[in-house]
Amino acid sequence: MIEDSYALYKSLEKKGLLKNKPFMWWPEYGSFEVVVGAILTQNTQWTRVEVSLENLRQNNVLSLEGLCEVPIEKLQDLIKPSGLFKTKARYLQTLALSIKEEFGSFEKFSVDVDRVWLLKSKGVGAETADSILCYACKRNAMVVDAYTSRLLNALGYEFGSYINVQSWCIEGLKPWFKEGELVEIYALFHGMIVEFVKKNSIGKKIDIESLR
DNA sequence: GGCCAGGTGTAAA
DNA sequence: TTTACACATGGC
Repeated sequence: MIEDSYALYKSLEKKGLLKNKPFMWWPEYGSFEVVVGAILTQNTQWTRVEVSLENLRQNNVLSLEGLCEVPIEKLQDLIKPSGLFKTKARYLQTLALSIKEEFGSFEKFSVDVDRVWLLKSKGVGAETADSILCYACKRNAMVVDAYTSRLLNALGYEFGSYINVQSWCIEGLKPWFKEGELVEIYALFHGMIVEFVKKNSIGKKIDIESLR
């Protein structure tokens, strides 16, 4: 029975879902590349993002400096594989330029940035902000996404908003871990949820039998 | 051929 | 404060 997020966490943990996955689940955890991926993955499948990231890498644009300097038309072209390319090109360059201006480097950014600052940037909503905080900046942040809502719905929960889903996830885990441990717990929890849903979906339905 | 994917901003009720 | 709609490619 899944009575809270801790029960879900422990249940997912037994399944070895993150075996053969990158450290902390998101590829290149703790790097600027994660910031780029977080924008590119909006309403798009990750396999499409990988193509774009490779394009950017090949053209030396997968860095703070590179993104600041690349002509916008070229940037659009390189990220075309992940869709919404005009919009995302604008979001990416705007974000890169403000990171450069406000923090100087990705390293400073990752230490000093906060959620409020991120949310002021166009194209960075709640999920993207938390993804950047959690997987790029190694901060204490629980990411909630379409997979999370779908899984919780399948388990019988109904949440109206992002913040409600997120609160449920956080509140159930908090009592069981030390503050410092939560950085990794949240990162892994979200990763396991995504992998579980991918693996156990049949069309729109999720088979939750194995969680009981 | 239509639907959807690791959302977000904007305009209108 | 909610709800609809545009943004866009590629896989199924």
